[in-house]
Amino acid sequence: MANQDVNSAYDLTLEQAGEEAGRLTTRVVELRDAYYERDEVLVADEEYDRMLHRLEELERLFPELQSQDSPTQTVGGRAETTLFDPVRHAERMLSLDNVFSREEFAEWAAKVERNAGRHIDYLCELKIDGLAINLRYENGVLRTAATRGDGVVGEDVTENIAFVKVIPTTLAGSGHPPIVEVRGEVFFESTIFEQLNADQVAAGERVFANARNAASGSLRQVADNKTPVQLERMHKRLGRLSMLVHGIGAWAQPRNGDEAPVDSQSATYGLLKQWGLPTSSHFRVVTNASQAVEFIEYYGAHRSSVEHEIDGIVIKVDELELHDELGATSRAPRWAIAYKYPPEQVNTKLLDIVVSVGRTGRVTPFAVMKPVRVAGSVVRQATLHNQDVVKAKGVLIGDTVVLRKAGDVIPEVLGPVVELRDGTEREFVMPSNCPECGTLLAPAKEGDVDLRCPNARSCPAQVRGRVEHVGSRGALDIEGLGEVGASALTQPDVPVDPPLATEAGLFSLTLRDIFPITVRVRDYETGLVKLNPDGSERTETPYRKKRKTAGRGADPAFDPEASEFAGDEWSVPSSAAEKLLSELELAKAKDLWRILVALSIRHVGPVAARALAAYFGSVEAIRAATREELAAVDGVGSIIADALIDWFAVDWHVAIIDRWADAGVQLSIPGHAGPGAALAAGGPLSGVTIVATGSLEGFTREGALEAIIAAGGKAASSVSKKTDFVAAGPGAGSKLTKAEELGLRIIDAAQFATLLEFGPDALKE
DNA sequence: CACCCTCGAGTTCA
DNA sequence: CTCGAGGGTG
Repeated sequence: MANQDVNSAYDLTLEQAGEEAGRLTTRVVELRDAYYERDEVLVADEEYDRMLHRLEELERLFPELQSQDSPTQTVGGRAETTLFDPVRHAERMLSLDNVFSREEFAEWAAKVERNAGRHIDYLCELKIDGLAINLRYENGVLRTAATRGDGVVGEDVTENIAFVKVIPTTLAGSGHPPIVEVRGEVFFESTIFEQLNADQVAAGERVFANARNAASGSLRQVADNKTPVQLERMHKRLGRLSMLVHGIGAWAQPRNGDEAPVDSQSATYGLLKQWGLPTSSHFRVVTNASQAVEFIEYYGAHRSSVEHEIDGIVIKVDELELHDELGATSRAPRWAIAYKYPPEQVNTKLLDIVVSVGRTGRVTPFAVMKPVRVAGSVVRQATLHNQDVVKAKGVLIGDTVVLRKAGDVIPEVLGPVVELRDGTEREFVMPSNCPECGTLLAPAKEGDVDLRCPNARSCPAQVRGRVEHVGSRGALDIEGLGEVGASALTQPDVPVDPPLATEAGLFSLTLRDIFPITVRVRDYETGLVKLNPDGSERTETPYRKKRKTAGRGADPAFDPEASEFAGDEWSVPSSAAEKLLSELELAKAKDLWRILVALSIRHVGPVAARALAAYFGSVEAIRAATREELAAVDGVGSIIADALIDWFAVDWHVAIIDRWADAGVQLSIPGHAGPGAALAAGGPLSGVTIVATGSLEGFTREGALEAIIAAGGKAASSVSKKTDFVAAGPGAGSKLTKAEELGLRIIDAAQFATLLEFGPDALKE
């Protein structure tokens, strides 16, 4: 990897180099000890490697800096002070060269094929993110198990390996060579790893950062100084480790002897399997490089469906004869390559910490980073929650930070890389005033960590947020009123008449109001307004689509004033504006609970709103209710009751309702007999709680929930022991896992449909 | 006083 | 989808 600052090494004086090497040594040792002894990951792997390479570089240029105990002379662990005996591998345990793209892989394959001079079959397999182990069997009996170490000498972990259930202590069958060394990877399966961490929590012990560290940590435990209870736990943990073998390191007899037992890598696996060793089922022999790429892409997309962590794909030349012909470099064989998937943890620059204001006025700091690819997508922002979290993470603006995707989705800043600071970093200071409207920020109540902007009525960010919320799926589900629409309609300089100063005017909008709206085009990355070539600001008219030539040849500029949108030739072309208006029109007649959600009343989400709507039947009835009457509703307590009373006491809130009513929004359930009217009881699912997860054939996500409620059941959002059924389809995730743990009744889409129609009795065996 | 649950927020992708 | 915070319920 070309690294600019490596060049500068040539200009260093010995003294400077010595200083830098000293700093790096301290830090690398610190990180290494943290990693190997406490299984803590403080920096991304790339960063650690970078530091180590730099140190090597310095030592090469200034040999006097080299010392016996430099981290460059040992690979991980504490080579001198280790509690495990050193073991010399019969044949060097090489590592693999890496490629990071299809192009690099194609180059590698082309080179190998050129050198081989004949057709090549490749064996593709998963690269397990675990711990490389060498098993030595003598006369079919496991003699030693050792870590890779520096490739030549590893650590003897035979005692611990003996507890790993999947590793045979004697090989099955007969006719094995007197001495054979088998290489493989030791790891925890993902589900086991999760259980393990849960157990750690239960036992009040530290959790492992990832499955590889857990495996490494488990194998490196020592029995000394342990109580019998601890010892039992240790053995139990070792027993849950998995191993998959992927090759033979050394035979007692030369492979080119009279009876070569196998002639291909894939046949080797068959042999290993016969011997009773665990081999992976996820491998394939392909006849050309492009099929290997298909394998790479397949597992890139299905990475999470494999039972263990993988960090790439290993592609090997299948024919063993060719292994000898192609040979190896000092580090790695030429007949195999590792295709590395994009790392889940990367470093990037923290450019700034800025705050955003949500629809409730809550002020949230988030990290603005130099865009990087993490786990398959480009990330430029990550939330930092609040100022306490910023402080706890210890990040400064300008820091290089470690970034990952929590749960493979949500970007999360782990912390700073302290040694890359150059002194120009500065601390984040929480602003005292709202970044959008300048109002002094204050906690909602004494002792709250979160600050809020109290200017709910006219803070642009809050108005924008609320308008967007009205259109959101959980509320009135208005197409065309998303983030872009909401900000276009509410930007202060929009010539909407009357201006959409709050959500009150939303349903009174006319074509005339929104057609002329122009918004400035901002650069997604910088947030700056883009400019036209002539220096003017670039604008867009989101509610006017390019007018197609209608009827006549010419396409005169559209002029709403002149045309009145009516004449045949001037009839308004299908536009985003029309779409929005028709969607707004539709929304006016949607269920009352949706209207309630759309009002952004604290603590009133879909569940509370449904309960309130069903009980009271109209906004007016809710407004007229006393605190006690409100709290009498199932699912509504004193806090929500207070929130409602407080909300209706604000005159501009009431104005929203009035204006919506004027515009034709339906604020009551037609035919509802009034507060407390007997609820439509019964239904096949009354008293039944169901959680729907994954994609259920024949239902949309929303549709499934609606159907449960329509049948009189309760649609819960999370799985608990009170859940009666979990309807799970393909793609179900943690909820299904939890349901299995709790031993709940899990049903498929067909059973779900039966349940909806006939109730739980229909599913009884 | 425990759970158990809902709310709210951020983020990204098909 | 996931997490933390905080409300509701038994």
